Amino acid sequence: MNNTDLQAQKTRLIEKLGVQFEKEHQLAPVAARIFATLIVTGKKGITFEQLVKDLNAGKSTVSTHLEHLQTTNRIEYYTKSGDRKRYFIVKPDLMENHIDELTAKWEAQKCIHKEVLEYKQKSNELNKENPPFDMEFQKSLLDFLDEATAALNKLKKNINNH
Amino acid sequence: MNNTDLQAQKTRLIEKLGVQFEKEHQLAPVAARIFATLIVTGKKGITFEQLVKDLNAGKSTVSTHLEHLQTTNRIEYYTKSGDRKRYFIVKPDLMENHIDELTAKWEAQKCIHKEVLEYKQKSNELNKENPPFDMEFQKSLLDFLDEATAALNKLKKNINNH
DNA sequence: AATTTGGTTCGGGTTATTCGGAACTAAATA
DNA sequence: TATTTAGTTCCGAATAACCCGAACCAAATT
Repeated sequence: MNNTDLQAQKTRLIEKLGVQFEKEHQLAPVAARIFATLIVTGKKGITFEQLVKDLNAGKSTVSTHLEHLQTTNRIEYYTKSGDRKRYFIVKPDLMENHIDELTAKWEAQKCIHKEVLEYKQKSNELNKENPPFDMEFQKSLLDFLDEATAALNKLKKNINNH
Repeated sequence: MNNTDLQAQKTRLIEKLGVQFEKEHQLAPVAARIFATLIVTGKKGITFEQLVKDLNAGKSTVSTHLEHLQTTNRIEYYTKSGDRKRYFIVKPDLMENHIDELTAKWEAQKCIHKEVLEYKQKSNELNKENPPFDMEFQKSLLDFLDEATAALNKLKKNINNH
């Protein structure tokens, strides 16, 4: 195992992570590769121009996607004094943000499936002659989401105490 | 609250669920609306032609998306004897499938972040002169995914025992 | 003051998605 | 046998997403 192998593995990992991020976070291919690169690169960060070179992408492309990744709270940058370049890194609180987003998403789901439940109940009351709606799906989904968010909150507390 | 209101609420719910499904399951707009319709319609199901009418969509569009939703294991249909129409419903085991997919996704994530960890460790060993990689992110992510999958498995057992 | 550095903004070309019409098919019905 | 029903398949058109080059800009350097 030498440095060439290591470099190859890095490229492979970025690609693999990239594919995952495209779907998971709905990112454009290059945006996902940028994010993946920051993940693998770690705290020392990586510059704009290095990203352009590494990913064989246009400056405008990288610029746009870096902007987007920042506004969506996934990355940030620091600078070194006497060095105009920006060093991009994943946000230190990325994990917490990620968990928060997950719970938020689940809360939203709970909310709308509660509405579905209400709709079905009202519908059953209003049209007693029709065969009644089944509500098992909504109920078990709501149960699941309740417990899942609870479990997630517990995990979050554990992480914060570290 | 009369039947017109109820109908309006149904349409609203389908639209709201649809938007959610587009992102959550990466479905085309009409595909997401179809799936949403099946969710609100419940066990009695809904026919092909009714979907075409309700969603103001082309037959080919609905046909293609129904096909896709079936092959991705989200919906199925039943028939009534003496009635050629298919009645489409969400798969009864949709919840379980959903949980399984979630755990599978998380397992895949664990897998790749383990690789990232390996990469960083090897890199540190091989290039001792360089500043070492930080691995907190990968480690806490792996911890999180471990606990999250464990929590999910517990939930799944609970659901199965119902 | 001119040039280099480190980007950003804009417009357009390419590719991929999405949808629907038209023609088709297989089964049931008249 | 002809027609209707319940769809499917095969394009093409419209739209959207994605990326890039070229031009631009502001700050630092020469």
